[in-house]
Amino acid sequence: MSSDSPKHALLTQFAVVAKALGHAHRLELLEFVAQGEPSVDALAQRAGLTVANTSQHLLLLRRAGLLASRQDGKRVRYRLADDSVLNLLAELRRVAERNVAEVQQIVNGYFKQQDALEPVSRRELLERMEHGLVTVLDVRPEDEYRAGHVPGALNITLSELDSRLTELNRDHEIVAYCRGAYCVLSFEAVAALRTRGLNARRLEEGFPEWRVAGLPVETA
Amino acid sequence: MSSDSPKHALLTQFAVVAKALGHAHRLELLEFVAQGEPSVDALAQRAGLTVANTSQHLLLLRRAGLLASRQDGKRVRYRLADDSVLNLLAELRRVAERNVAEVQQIVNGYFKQQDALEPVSRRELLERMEHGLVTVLDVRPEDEYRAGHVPGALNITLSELDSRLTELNRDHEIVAYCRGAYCVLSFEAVAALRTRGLNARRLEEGFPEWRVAGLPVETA
DNA sequence: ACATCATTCAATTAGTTAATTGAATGTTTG
DNA sequence: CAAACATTCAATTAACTAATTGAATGATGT
Repeated sequence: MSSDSPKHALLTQFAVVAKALGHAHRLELLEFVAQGEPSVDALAQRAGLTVANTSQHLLLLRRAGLLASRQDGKRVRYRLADDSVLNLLAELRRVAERNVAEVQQIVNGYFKQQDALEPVSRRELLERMEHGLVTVLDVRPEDEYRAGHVPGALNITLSELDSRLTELNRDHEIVAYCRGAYCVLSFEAVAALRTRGLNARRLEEGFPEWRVAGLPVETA
Repeated sequence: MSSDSPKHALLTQFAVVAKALGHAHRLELLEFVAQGEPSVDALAQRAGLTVANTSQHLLLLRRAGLLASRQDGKRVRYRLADDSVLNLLAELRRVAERNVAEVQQIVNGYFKQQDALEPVSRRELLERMEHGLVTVLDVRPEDEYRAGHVPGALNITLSELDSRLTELNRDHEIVAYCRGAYCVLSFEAVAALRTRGLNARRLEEGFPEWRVAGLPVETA
């Protein structure tokens, strides 16, 4: 009922962005991309999708303004278009956590149980790192670790955990992190470490959130 | 390639929320709902949709956890499920503004031109209201005004503007607002007032954002 | 209880999106 | 410049989403 061509044009564009987020595979791809600047085939492998299917989803995310890409040798590497994309994903999570019963059930039934203790906040971890009181554990795959990690963090994946247990200082608290709030790797690492008698907790969320908070990052 | 049933269940739920935002009609309905607690037929009229179609979109938004509803006499009134929904919409806007070329074109080509001056910030308006230096103008329809507005704001719609021009203090700056960042009503009101020689500016964003910022609200 | 009215449901049609396949493009390296 | 390789494109099929119609539900007031 109003004079609104430009408004509708905007709403249509906003809808394109939202639609791009409206598929579980694409949300998972965004989580993986947020760890660094992976190539299409690396993403396809990690997500368990065919390369062509992965490529289609990535192109759609790029057209929607959520991703950017560049040619790197014979590969194409994708990255987040902007750090605001992580804020958008965080808000999407928050709305779902607060208003979707199914999400509350999954979080309480699976993630809360795995980790009875409160996660360590970023501020708290940073402070304790400065006093050398803590061992930080990055449980992501090595390529994601190399693309950027919490300074001084050890990179030990779940499958290596038992063979490299001696590298962990038993007098320190261990703080483990991975890709984000619901990345299962750090939950499982903490559970494994506790059954082996170590004092372990999870970092709130994961590496991308650490980075956009402006906290120090190490690349190796 | 991992142990991730709960993670995929979460991503699927997050995708449901995002998908619900992925349609221009639904984004517009959310904007209207954010003004108060309208009934289905009021929303249908405002959006220019049939009642049945509006109802379907609203039910979908409710299933996704973005809206809630209650029976009020023979009508059903919808409201935002939670204030976090407004934050999610704000982030969606921000990502699109920063990363989608079409959005930048529309904003620069239409909205910037209409309003060469910077909008007034909420803080600034609040401060100047306390010193009585400003006339606040709510250009939304009367029912939205009644559901809540900036304290002391005059409610004058565009069509009434000329006949009620004497109610405006020509020694004051006029600050106009409507439904949100890209609600055209306040842009047009400011343009109209300026051609009539008044000193008018827009408030940044609109009433819902004022309310979730925790600023005072008047209901009449 | 009955008539009225707002909303929702059920069913249909049209249109859009997802996944897959194989061919095409474009970059690197010998 | 040719072979090797990563990604994208084009075309197909299957699945889902949008809008519409008319009937059904459920609340109100006489």
